[in-house]
Amino acid sequence: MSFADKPRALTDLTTYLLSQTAKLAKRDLDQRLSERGLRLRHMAVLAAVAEGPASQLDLARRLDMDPSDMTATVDDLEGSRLVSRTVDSSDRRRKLVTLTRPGRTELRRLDALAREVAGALLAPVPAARRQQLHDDLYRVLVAHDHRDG
Amino acid sequence: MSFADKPRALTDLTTYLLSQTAKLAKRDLDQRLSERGLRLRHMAVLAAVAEGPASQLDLARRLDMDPSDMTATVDDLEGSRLVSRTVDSSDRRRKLVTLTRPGRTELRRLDALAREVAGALLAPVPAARRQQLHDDLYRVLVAHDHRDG
DNA sequence: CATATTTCAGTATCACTGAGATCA
DNA sequence: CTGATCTCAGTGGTACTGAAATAT
Repeated sequence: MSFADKPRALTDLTTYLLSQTAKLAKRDLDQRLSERGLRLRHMAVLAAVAEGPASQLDLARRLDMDPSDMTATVDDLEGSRLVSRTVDSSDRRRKLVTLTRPGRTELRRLDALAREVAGALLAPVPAARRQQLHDDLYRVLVAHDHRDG
Repeated sequence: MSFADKPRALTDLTTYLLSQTAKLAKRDLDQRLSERGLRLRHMAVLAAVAEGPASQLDLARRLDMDPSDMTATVDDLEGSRLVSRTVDSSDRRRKLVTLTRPGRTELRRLDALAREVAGALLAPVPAARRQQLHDDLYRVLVAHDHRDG
């Protein structure tokens, strides 16, 4: 079977193409990340704290994750010593999540993996348009953010 | 918070932008489809059988769904009389799924909904580039299909 | 008092596995 | 006997809700 067999009513919808492409990307990347015992959300949190310590709620907002799911994610990362969790002394409700040195090393590995997967997936798109694709998606996300959150 | 707060390590990855955009699209569309008591996979199946009757396995292949999940999906659609399920007389293992007249009407409604959602989501992308975005995603999916299935 | 943050318990959806039943 | 198709039961991951505990 080829993708051309797919119903026009679906392939005419850019949103359907988006969800299918994302599904493939997620499948490919999850496959590779599982070699390292991690999932996409672990990588997302590592990438976020790489820019500086942050509270769990702040991380959840920035990554569009549910705060209640952040707990277990940070638990995992803390368990493998990739981040540390400390009480914020200026507001003791908050737990500051900080990237450890091994965490930074691991993030570099994951980033290389992710770039590999992205490169393979987007290879069919002419190089000149790959940047446009990137910019257009970024534009959509920024606009959506300004609308509701 | 704005999208610009997101970690560069993630926003630099087109695959991350893809998954985030798809997440938004799915959230928006699911919201609208739930008004009609349906989900994305129901719409996908309706769209597929709009091109002619097909066996469940064939539908699963074309829609990149698991065959074991197709059963319940077709159950739902058959329950609301949007499709009918008949045994293929030339191969009695197969169940041919056929779009009913009410099913075709419903699909037209869903398609209008989906176009509305897609239009709103992609509004920030200049019109000239929207078609390119569409084509590029299509290209990625076709290529991926040729690779493994 | 109200609000913010973390945590936990529970629900729903989804993607997938494995096995059984039926038929070619 | 084999292989294909449909079905069902169960698993694990994800997304979300609601509420408790603690602190501002």
